Amino acid sequence: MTPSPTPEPTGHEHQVEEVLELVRARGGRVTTARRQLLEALFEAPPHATAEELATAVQVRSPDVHLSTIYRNLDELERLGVIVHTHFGHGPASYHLASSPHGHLVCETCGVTIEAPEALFSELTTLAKERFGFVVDSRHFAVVGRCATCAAAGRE
Amino acid sequence: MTPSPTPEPTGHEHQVEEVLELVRARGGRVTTARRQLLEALFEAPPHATAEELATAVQVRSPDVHLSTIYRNLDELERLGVIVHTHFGHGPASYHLASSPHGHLVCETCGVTIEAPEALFSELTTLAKERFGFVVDSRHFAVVGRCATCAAAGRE
DNA sequence: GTCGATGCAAACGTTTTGCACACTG
DNA sequence: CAGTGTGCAAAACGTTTGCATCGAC
Repeated sequence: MTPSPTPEPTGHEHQVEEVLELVRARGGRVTTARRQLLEALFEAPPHATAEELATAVQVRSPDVHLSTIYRNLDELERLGVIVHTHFGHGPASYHLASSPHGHLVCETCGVTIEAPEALFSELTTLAKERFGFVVDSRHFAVVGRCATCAAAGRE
Repeated sequence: MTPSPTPEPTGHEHQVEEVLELVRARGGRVTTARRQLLEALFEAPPHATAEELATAVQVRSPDVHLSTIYRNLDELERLGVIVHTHFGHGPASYHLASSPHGHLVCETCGVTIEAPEALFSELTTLAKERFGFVVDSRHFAVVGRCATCAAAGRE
């Protein structure tokens, strides 16, 4: 495990470089922290928190600071690469903007289910028709009780 | 303006007393702070924040502390009297549990629209059918862009 | 060399908690 | 008088910011 600044292949180099190209085009610079955060985002499970991403990055680059993660997450969100969502309480979750979908979050056990667009189509249509409101289906969570907790009658 | 513990009539005494009955039944005690918070909840616009409710209560009882408000809001939520929602960032909003409805929150200007149940019926049904997930329609916010901001093309 | 990005520490806004005292029932 | 509720101060939590330095281009 060499401490080289160029990390081992992870199978996402291509996508990472594509985003870095965007960053460069904006006058941004390609730094180690930025590249590694991107890799963490592609590797990590969806819905990673800033803290989790920081930990993942720090495995290879222990000096990358949490505030750098936040700053880069902001930047990537401005570029439209990622999106963040607030699930009930606790920290926000970040995930890639591709494959838009909403989330069903269990208030009791905290599990989150990725909900296909289809679930929201009616809501999206009605909100537009009745209120002129454009729903951002990638950026919200529907709260309730998952099958397990509902069955157990847990509060 | 007498500093009497019994406040002036507000037109909600009946509902307030009803809830206080619940509190008593649970072994809880009826305090000034508790009664006044309840009145604030019935009088206030829906979606009041803890801070706003504290301010409202403090008009009559300046010594009621914000932490007392939070503790009582928790209690009332446990009793099922109120519900809270997180609209994007910022503080949570509290409102009475009666008249269930979701919210459309504009990411750009922050305006919140009360959405009738009807908008969510399809979502509720599908979530139940496909995932066994019971949506809590009183406790969530759908994020997006309101008509005005969408038209203005504001980000 | 320029200017954007970083590490660090410190501030921020919201909410929670520990404690001694006050009040309800 | 028992035990719940309160005021207060301080901590906790996730996130943002100011600043001096570092590093990409």
